[in-house]
Amino acid sequence: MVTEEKSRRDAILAATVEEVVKRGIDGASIQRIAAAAGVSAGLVMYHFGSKEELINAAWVASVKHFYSRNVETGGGQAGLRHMENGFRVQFVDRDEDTPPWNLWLELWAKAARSPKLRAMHLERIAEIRRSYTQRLRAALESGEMRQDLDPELVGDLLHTLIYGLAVKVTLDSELISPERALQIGKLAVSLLRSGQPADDPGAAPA
Amino acid sequence: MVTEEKSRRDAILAATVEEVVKRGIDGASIQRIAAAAGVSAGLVMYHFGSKEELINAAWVASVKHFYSRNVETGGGQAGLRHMENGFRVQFVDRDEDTPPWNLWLELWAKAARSPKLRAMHLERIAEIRRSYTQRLRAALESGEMRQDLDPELVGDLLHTLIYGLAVKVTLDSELISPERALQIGKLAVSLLRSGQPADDPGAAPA
DNA sequence: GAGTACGCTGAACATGCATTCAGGCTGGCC
DNA sequence: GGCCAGCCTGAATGCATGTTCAGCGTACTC
Repeated sequence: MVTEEKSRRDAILAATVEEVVKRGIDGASIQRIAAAAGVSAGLVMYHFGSKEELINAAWVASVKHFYSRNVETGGGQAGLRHMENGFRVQFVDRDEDTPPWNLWLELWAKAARSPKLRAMHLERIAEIRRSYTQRLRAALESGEMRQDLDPELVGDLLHTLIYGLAVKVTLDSELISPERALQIGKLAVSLLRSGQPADDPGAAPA
Repeated sequence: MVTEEKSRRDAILAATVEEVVKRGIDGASIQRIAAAAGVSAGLVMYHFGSKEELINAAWVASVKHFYSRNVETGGGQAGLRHMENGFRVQFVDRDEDTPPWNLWLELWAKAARSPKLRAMHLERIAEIRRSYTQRLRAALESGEMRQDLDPELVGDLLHTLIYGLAVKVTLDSELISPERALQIGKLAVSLLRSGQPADDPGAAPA
């Protein structure tokens, strides 16, 4: 099930992601990954040296796709609408080749014990954080956002929400559907808006 | 390092948590857990039957302590102050025998692939959710909370935030300290308040 | 055409693992 | 005393895993 266009190296990376999604990092063996990629286990070691490096490389590969969506995609929207759209992109409009959230749960758990993974993760996060802050500062200056809010703190809040929703959508799916995740995200964004409070917040009967 | 007061069974559970925190679920071997608890590996199997059951049992044991804090502890506060206090209890006033957050990252990753763990988790979550909704409904009725908000949706938002902060505090600790986590939590709660907007929100220079 | 660097394989290796098992000890009960 | 049940051990078993390695083919260079 791996596209045969790319290099063997890329095929291995793709197979790694697939296998990790299916069985978890520790459950994904080199042998199975190799089999899924149609190569020998030796080749995997030849290219990546160790399983740890393989995982790191696979992380780098899948993270690019993910974060570029997270940061760049705004559907042409500006300001807070853009932030709302971020939630949509991440939770309801996920395209097929974006790895499912449980890959991230897996990576997070591992990163908590692997300094290298954690450092790579942190680097990305810092980048996203800047982008959030910047965008929210603009919303503040345009008057779209409440004037008494700190853009950086609000950015942390929104980004934290994405993390949390990732967990909830994966584990509490009976309670929190992707659509509900979006709804929660929109509620958070709406609370930031200045102006008439009865805009489009989460008003609904129990 | 395991208190010698309790039964061997409890000692094994405590050692399991310790070992999982240190090395992750897959890294924690029965043999090492047994050694840490001062018993034989055979006894672990005798009591729990399999490693999976051991993990499940350890989860149940540590979850009790955790969730009781989460749900009950309010420091005598009522309404939204209680919610704020929840963030404090979870992030800055964590007592020593509460397992660190990375245990949860571990459990979450595992639960995504273990129906049994996931079901146990979901049960707890549903309980917490009810408690949140109930408390927020009270805040709504007392007029403390904005009247246009849906308590259940707001509850989901706050609880999601706890999940997200758990990840951030564990992985992005250079960016998000426990104190900052509390600050984010307080910001979220403050946004729910009706009345004068310039109450105590996150206003600060960059 | 000899030499060589690279991509690649298949088999082998050592290790660590969860799990099993035959049996020992201990306390209570007839 | 004899019996039994429950707790517990140490050694053994079988298996899967990450990693190594000697060598094969191929393409490219002098």
